[in-house]
Amino acid sequence: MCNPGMVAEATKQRVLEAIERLDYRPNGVARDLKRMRTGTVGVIVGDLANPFYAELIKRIEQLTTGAGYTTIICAVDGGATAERARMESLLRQRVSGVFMTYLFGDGATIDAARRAGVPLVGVSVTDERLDCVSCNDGAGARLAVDHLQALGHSRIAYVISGHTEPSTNAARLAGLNQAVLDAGLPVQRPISYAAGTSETRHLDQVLAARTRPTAFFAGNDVTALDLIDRLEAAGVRVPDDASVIGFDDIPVAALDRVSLTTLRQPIAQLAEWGVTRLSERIERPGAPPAQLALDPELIVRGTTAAVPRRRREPR
Amino acid sequence: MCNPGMVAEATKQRVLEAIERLDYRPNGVARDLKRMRTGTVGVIVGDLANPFYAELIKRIEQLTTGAGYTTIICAVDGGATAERARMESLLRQRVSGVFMTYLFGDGATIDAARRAGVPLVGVSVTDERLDCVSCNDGAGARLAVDHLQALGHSRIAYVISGHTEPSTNAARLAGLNQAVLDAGLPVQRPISYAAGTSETRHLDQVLAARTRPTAFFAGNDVTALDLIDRLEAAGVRVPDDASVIGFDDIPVAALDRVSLTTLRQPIAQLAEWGVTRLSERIERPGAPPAQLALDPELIVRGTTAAVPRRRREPR
DNA sequence: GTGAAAGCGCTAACAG
DNA sequence: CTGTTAGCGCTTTCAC
Repeated sequence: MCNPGMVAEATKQRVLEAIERLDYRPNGVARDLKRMRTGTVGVIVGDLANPFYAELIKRIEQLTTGAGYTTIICAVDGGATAERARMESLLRQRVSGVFMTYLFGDGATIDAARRAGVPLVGVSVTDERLDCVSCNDGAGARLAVDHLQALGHSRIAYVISGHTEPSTNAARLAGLNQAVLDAGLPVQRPISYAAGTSETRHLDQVLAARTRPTAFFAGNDVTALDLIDRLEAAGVRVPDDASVIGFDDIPVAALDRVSLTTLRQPIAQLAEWGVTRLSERIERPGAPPAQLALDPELIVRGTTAAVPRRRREPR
Repeated sequence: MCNPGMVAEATKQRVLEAIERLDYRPNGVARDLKRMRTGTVGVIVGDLANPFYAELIKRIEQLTTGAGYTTIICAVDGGATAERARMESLLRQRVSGVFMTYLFGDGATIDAARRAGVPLVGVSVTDERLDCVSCNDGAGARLAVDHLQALGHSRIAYVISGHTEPSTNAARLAGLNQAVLDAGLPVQRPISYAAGTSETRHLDQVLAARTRPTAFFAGNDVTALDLIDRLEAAGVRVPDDASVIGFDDIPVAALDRVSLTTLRQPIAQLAEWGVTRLSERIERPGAPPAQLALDPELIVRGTTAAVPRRRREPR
């Protein structure tokens, strides 16, 4: 009335004072209900204790927070049932979108979200049905095989331990087989055992074989580190008697005492692309899913070396 | 009517079928608004990339999920301003409670939550104003000093690098000083440097001193691991020339190649007590805050050893 | 016992 | 341009 386009200064002060005095805070729940959309996104993660995922989640949280979203974390190491249940609860909370960093084969979870019209973005996973950014596992395997072959290795085995994201695991195993084949080397049987247990029968059998692998390509760094411990406990020195190469480049890999040769994932870009893409999909949904694969970088450290003479492949 | 206390079977089926067909899902936002409380709790964390916190958050998330809550993660490595802002957003979302695993000195954040009537539980932090579970840092320091003294060490310095939770850092430093004093040993100047940088001037100065410390008590395992790398890069072998002891017992500490002597935190109990306490406080608020300190366990591995002869303290 | 109605706190549309 | 109002989807109370 007196000031066009604004309230009287005194009134403004009185309102502000009342806000202060009553400790008023807008109710986000009411706001979300009215607007029929929330500023909340979910993140489904397999194992937060794996430093690669911890770092990835950290970055995703940072970026989504920066974009004004609130982040709900859901750990699903319980399996497919847990995954489905957690998605259901996210959907009931009317999240605006979900990041999937872990995918079970079963598509029920993905379908549920799609039917609900909630955009999904896979980060570090691969699936045709959703937008995904991941590392080019095939390219990583090729780098690894080239490096190992140059060092004289010919028997390179894939190793996986316990809970690893299935689509990633499959892609890395397939990538290694392909790379080994392309290099003209013999494909080895993959080795798998449960991490955190003392069950190593399979590994022991492999090591006892006369023509055992001289190099191991682990499904990820956590597995590689565990493998090295078991190898050395079994009297196989790394890299003198066998080479080991990991995947991810988690921070401990760079420690002098660990010095793990590995494939570095472009984790910052993974998170960035994922968050950008989810924001886009939230703003205008319905575009066909797109996949993006980022190349890893080979970081040569101290767990790979030339094949020991006595084990060099006989011609 | 026909079935007392229940609807006709046919009707039930029709309803269920309609739910299925329409893909109906109860709206949690509307529910929360009506009930004037949410099933959501916040977790404030400093650095998710520190494996100790990753594991702690993982456990907290597991337990709160099991108790039927939804977990919002807030990372605050940005500092006190970020902490305050994230708490504000949690409060606007009307969370039922908040776990604090990182506390800045400034009490503004705590005050805001208290005025809003939102229960706070500190996990792995210590503050008089809220319910807290943490590790008994003083007891840990004593175990460390006893162990080191038995190995002949007399100059034991505290080392901290970068972003460590302030209240924990303070408690461990104070604990070490007290334990050193009680053991009749000379108190050393604490060493601090920024992790992740190559800035080691302070550390280099310390190492150059004629009566340099023979043992280092690191504020946490991440710091200890970083310190060992720097020490060995400077030509100081661990444990031959200097002993290092960490705090937390993160998984990598147990690797044979790392073999870090450290104080293991009872991480499962920390999470359990925290979640139990927050549930209690949510159900009946207003009880006076209580503190609980759990004893750590000394895990002797390979980074501590007897003082080298030539450096043994002259009598 | 079942069914209708009020209202949580906000936003957006609309009337004045 | 300002002020009022309807209504988001649920729960809970109250009348039948």
